[in-house]
Amino acid sequence: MSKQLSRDAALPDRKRGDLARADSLAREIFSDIANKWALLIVETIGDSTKRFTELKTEVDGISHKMLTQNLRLLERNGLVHRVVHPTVPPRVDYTLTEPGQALRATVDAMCAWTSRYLDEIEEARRRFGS
Amino acid sequence: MSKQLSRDAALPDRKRGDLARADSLAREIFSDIANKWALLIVETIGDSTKRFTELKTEVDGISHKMLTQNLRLLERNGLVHRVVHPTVPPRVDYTLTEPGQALRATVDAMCAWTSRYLDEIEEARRRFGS
DNA sequence: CGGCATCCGCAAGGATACTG
DNA sequence: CAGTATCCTTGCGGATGCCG
Repeated sequence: MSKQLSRDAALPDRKRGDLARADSLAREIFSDIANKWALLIVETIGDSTKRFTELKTEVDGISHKMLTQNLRLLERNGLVHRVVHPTVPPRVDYTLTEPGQALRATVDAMCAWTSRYLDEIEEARRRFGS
Repeated sequence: MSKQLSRDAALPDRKRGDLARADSLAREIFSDIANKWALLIVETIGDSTKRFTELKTEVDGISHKMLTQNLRLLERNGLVHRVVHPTVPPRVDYTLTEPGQALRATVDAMCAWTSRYLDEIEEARRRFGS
């Protein structure tokens, strides 16, 4: 299982063709995805359906603006599905698409990693000084 | 396998105690880690040993400053091990620690995800318009 | 070579207010 | 309730230069 992101499957084996040197689209996607808020939102939606306000309160510390912005980003990349109910007051539901769910699995792994190494990291910081 | 980041194992089950509401240390770590450059660096070091300059050229687009900065960050959290050789010219080697390797596994998963869904994402973007 | 400090522009992102 | 627009501040992050 290669960690390469290149789409050119014909290339036998780049010298160092991993993520850092991947083609521009992959890099762009990675940059979109690998940010705190996007990952937290994906994680928070999980396998449920969330309204805008729910997300706003559950992803704590996120601003109205950042939430909308990142939701648009995720929607644009096909990670979340956005359903607008023509009611009044309006209601918008967000769910993860299949790609979104797949990404969520990897985010879960990162979360698990964080829990697992919390103490060691704390220790490392202590030793490091600051 | 809980995705909770809370360190208080005594709490039976938070209503929505996932990452978004985790305690401040976990959040801080996640914020440190979940950024483009840190993840790319971890991925690039991989299971090898890299010098500063190698990283500088292989993590393309990264500036001198961002590289040092993120390396310090990773070092501080005990993810990379930094070895300074008292030679002239100086030589500094970076390797991943065990926690670092563990994180790398999850980053690999994210990379795999990106490759896997590249086309679908491209398609989604097309449909989205912009 | 690798690190640190300094300067500085620009864009990220918070606060606020207004629409459907 | 959800989204958009506007303003305004902050600090990210690039460029440069100097040390060990």
